[in-house]
Amino acid sequence: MAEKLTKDLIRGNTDMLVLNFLNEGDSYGYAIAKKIKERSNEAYSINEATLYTVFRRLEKNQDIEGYWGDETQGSRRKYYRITDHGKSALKENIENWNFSKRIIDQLLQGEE
Amino acid sequence: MAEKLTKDLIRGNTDMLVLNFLNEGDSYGYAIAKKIKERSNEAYSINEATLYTVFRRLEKNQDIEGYWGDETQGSRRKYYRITDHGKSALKENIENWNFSKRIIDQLLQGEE
DNA sequence: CACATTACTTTGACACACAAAGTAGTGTGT
DNA sequence: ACACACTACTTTGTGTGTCAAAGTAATGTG
Repeated sequence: MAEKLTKDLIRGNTDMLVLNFLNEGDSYGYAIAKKIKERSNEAYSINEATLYTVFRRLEKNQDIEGYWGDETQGSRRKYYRITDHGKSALKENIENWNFSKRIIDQLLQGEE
Repeated sequence: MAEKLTKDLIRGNTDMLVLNFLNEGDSYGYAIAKKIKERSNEAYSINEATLYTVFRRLEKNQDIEGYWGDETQGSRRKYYRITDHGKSALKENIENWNFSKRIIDQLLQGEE
């Protein structure tokens, strides 16, 4: 039985992951989805609907800004860039993630 | 700004945490809730409704078995014991958790 | 010209965590 | 005697995030 990254375990981390990718440079949905799959060694594929939900959530929260690319060929792409607000949100998300990991591991350990 | 263990980050881990406590010995709802709070240094308090939802889910899945304690005083307590099925579920949960941590951290890193 | 691939979007379902409120017994203070 | 705090379990209803499925549309390939 192989280990799994279930949807309940990924929950609450998708925003952080997307922000983290955009922090490396502007990108668009399809590319991010592919990168996530690659960089996780196929362990996790973000669902398209989830990804676009994340974009909408982050955009609403002014963590990212979207703009249409001027593709001369291929399908049109909607790029996103991370804002300063998004950068500090990313930082906070990572801190929360590290904190949560520690607490959960502590609860599993037994010792305080 | 203090770090937080949000409900979305705890999601999917509650079953594992409860199983882990029951693996240390039979216990009941209220006591587990208190222990979780203590052992996390007040960082996380499981909501009562959540806890009883977890019990029902685990019981349905035959990971735990409930029985009424014979309190001669105080409120009646419903104890739970972990089953063999529950023990292997716990093991699996912990493996998934460790795996997920690794994948998410890998996604945050950049390097594969 | 059918099919794969890139690329974005909408709709609806589902599971989990939780807030709020309720029931009920015991212990403590005044 | 009565209010209040605490232990202890339960039910109901709500919100959010993820996802499956399906759709639109353009380009590239055998």
